[in-house]
Amino acid sequence: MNRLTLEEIARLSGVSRSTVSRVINDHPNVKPIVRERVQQVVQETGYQPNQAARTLAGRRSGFLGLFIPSSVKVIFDDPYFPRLIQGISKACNDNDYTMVLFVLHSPEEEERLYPKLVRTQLVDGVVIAHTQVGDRLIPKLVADNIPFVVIGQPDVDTASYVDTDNLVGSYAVVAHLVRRGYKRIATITGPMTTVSGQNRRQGYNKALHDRGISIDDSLVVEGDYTEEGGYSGMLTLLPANPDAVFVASDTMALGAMRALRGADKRVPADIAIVGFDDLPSAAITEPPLTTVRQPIQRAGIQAVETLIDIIENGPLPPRRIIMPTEFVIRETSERAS
Amino acid sequence: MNRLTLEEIARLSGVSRSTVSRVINDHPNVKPIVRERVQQVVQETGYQPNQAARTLAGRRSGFLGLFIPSSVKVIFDDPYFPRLIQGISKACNDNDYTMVLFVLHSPEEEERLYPKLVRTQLVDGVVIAHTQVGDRLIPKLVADNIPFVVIGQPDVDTASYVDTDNLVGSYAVVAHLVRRGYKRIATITGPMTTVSGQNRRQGYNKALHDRGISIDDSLVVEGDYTEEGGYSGMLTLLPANPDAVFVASDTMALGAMRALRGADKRVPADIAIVGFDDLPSAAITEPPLTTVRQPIQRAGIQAVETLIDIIENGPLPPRRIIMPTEFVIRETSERAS
DNA sequence: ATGAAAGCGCTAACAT
DNA sequence: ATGTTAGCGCTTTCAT
Repeated sequence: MNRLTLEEIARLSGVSRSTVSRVINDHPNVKPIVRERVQQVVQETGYQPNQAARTLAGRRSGFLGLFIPSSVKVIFDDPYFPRLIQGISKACNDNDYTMVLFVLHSPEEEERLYPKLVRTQLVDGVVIAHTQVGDRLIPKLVADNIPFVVIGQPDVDTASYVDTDNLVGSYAVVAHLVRRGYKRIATITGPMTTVSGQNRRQGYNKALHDRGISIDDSLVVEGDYTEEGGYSGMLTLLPANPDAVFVASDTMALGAMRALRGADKRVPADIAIVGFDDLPSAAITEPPLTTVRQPIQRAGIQAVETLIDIIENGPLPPRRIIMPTEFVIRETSERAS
Repeated sequence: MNRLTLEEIARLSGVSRSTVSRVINDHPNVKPIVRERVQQVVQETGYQPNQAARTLAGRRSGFLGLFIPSSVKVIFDDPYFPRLIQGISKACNDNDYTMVLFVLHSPEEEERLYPKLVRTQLVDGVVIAHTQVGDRLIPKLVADNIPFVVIGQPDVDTASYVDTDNLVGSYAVVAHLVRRGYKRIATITGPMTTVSGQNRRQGYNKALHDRGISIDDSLVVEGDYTEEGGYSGMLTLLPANPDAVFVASDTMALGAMRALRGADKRVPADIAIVGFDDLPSAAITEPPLTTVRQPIQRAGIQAVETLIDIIENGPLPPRRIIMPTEFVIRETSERAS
């Protein structure tokens, strides 16, 4: 184990502790020759400053928290999170921060761990993954004056966030379906307790509205972003006889397609399906799924960079970043016309 | 933000810093009445000890690292990691540790971040996710005297690890296929650079051998745990005319089934398929996939508990924990007989 | 059972 | 440009 201290390095390079500290922290006012000599010693010894001591003496810890509320559990079984985590970890690594992961498994745990997150002063800031509407977390963070960025638009408008362009993404889907001549375009929405669910629904509404098509309530059913939800949503929709369904997530689209197989409906001949997310599995469904790609990984990177900006330059004004989506046309939306 | 200190709490409760410290750390030798009074104050104020100061003064940091080597990237797109992380985070939360996540995106990054992990003394121990054969990481951890536990059996036998019972799991699959009367049982293995790949292959070999069936090399093809790998593996296998294939991961099984659809082979009528992992998607393939369930989440929990044991009681002897698997028979292995 | 006091290894203000 | 010094907030002997 490492037992080297600043003091030791100072002795070995024949300077004082402070000088070594300056070299390590890239402060000016060190003679180049001296700087080089110290760096030499650091190199040779493999010295690494003790993180706890730094944190205690300085102000920053070098830790960024990723906070995953318990309400997110639903989503945890799909590849969304690995990707988000990849983006976040990449950005942390590149910016010399270390990522602390708080996965909360229940509201009680959330309650219990929150003080640990905040009050022990162990993170410089935190990225919040997908809050529900009405989440009490964000106001708390504001009150505690912790720098934070939310992934996915929250329901408070003072918070900084990074979101994908759900509105435009879903609008494009429905516009395309209309253009392709589908007449009874249904949707299985995300949960209305999420802003993303609301926004994707709104894109659906707006696209129809802009084309003078009125919303038929029997063609709209609320889902929950799970495969099972997509399955039962499709079952609910079937009697209304849709000829196309915009499903607000790929995972649900998988469920919807399963329901369709059970009902002996062919995709896209009898009914078109479009998803949202572009999960890896979307490319390998039978037939391949038309969907909306969102740059999850880049959103993670963006969130970290934004957070660092806030940490270093203050929270005002709130940063609002919308990542563009990409409409990926495969086969489930393309019936022979 | 929190600016409460031990000193402050001491003042408020009319005792000394040391006494408060004792109360907080559950040390004996505090009069019950005093203890209660202090706890009262801590409650009311919402005081939380500063983590950095604790780490610096004491010996432990309360952080556990989860280290994900860059070689793991392949796996990161399937639901394996979310589950592992869920298990690990649960165990951390329950044992009052905080989880630090190191996701390495390249060997260079691995090299660069390793010292940060170890030398800054910021973690009390580390869980290593799935090393490749010949990984240099484990020897380094040993040399640096860092408590660690590996998920998945490593290729060094002095390390503590938690693994699923790959041998028994795959043995059960092949034994079942033989029992069901399949004659030309093939396998798409995992990468031979992983111990899990080797072990699953070995289970296949042993099951056939025990039944006096010799291995036909044209029925064995090496995969890489990706969907694409399963697809091309199946294509390679087809000319050898297997009537059943044990595919060493569900993700590859998905690819294999896709290849089969392309070749107009029916599952299981023409060819049986069995996977390994029991991912959520296994239950909703067409038809549902027979597979081997491994308790990933529990493995994560087990790993953390083992790590804590090592931290507190020393690394000797190496702990080796094998988690049982469960054979899940669905439809892809059950042709009408 | 409690308090006083000495660090833990670093940063940063201050002095030179 | 460099060194001296005073903490950061806690744990942990050592006294009492």
